[in-house]
Amino acid sequence: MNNQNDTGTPSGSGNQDTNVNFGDPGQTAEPLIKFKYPQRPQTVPAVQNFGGKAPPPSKAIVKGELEGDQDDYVKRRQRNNIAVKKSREKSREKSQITSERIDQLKEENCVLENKVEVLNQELKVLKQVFMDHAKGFSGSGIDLPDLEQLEKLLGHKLTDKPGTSQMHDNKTNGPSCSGSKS
Amino acid sequence: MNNQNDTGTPSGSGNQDTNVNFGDPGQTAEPLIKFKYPQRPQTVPAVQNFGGKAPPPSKAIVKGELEGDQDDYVKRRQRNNIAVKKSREKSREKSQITSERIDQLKEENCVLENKVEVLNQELKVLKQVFMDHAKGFSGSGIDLPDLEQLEKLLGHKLTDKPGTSQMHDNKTNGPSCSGSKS
DNA sequence: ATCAATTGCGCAATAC
DNA sequence: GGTATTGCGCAATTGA
Repeated sequence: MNNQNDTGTPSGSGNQDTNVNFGDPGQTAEPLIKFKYPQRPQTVPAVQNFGGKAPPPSKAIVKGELEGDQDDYVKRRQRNNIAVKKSREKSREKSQITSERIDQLKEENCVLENKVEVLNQELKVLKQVFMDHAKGFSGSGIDLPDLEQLEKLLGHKLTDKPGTSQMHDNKTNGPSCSGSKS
Repeated sequence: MNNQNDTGTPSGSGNQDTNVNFGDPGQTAEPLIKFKYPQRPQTVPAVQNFGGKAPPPSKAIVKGELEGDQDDYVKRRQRNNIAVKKSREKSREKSQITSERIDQLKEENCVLENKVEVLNQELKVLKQVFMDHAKGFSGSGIDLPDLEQLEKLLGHKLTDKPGTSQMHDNKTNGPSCSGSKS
């Protein structure tokens, strides 16, 4: 139950010494306070068995580093710590970039929405004018703008909303997007 | 990606991992520990990071828990561990959502780009027809469609690219976006 | 077979 | 006062 066992017990003064503290030699002049950040008593981990017991066979670490080459182990840890730090920094950066990407996409979206709106307006105006004049030409002896052909080209009736035979519904498209023209 | 828990392991009992985790409901009745290392040698002190900031006085741990109320301390650690887990899960979730949000925005963008393209095409056609006929009407005795007025409405010359007096440059707008009409 | 990169985890500090 | 977040090192895994 007392998972902690002595070595891990927080009451150890200074730093525990099983470790080497190579990361910063000549430091730790700390009198009483044990960890500011020093290190971990590791309360939970709870491996309470080690009363000098050999850990379960695992990889190569046990035999290699812990028993023999501690130095190797330490070096390995050192390198891994660096790697971890690096990896996390990278992760944080990625996160940041992702966040910016979202803003960027939102902005692009906004611009495009505005563009669509403008184009719709222009189209509307143009069509209206077109229709008006087409009406006027009717019976004037002059070739009518071939409405049918035009409509074929457009893919929809001139009186329809433009787009892809689907409406854009600008009305409801209100303020989903702030200013940002082109 | 990798990892142990992917398979939906409830993280409860003793499969995976190194630690016993007393804080878990469902408790690990597993007497089995897979730790290679008796303890954490805690290789690196890690202090000295952060620009050599002088460590502020410790909190209550030193006086309160570490020396006396170990029980309190353990409970606190238990709760914190749970909180940490929760927080990280939340973080992962958020990340996931963010990722999905990006895809969503990309898709929206794609749709809008296509829309713009279609509208530009329509506009182009319409204007062309318009211009052609305007030419034909010239000298026909019939009222010309009032180009000037129209252009005023549009905000640009009929021969210009539409949009906001800025071109859209469809040509270079190639395949930045796959299919996804509307 | 080796070593960097990732990832879950607990600790401790700190933000809230 | 507590929970929530965050940086850190450890150990296991994955991946090149």
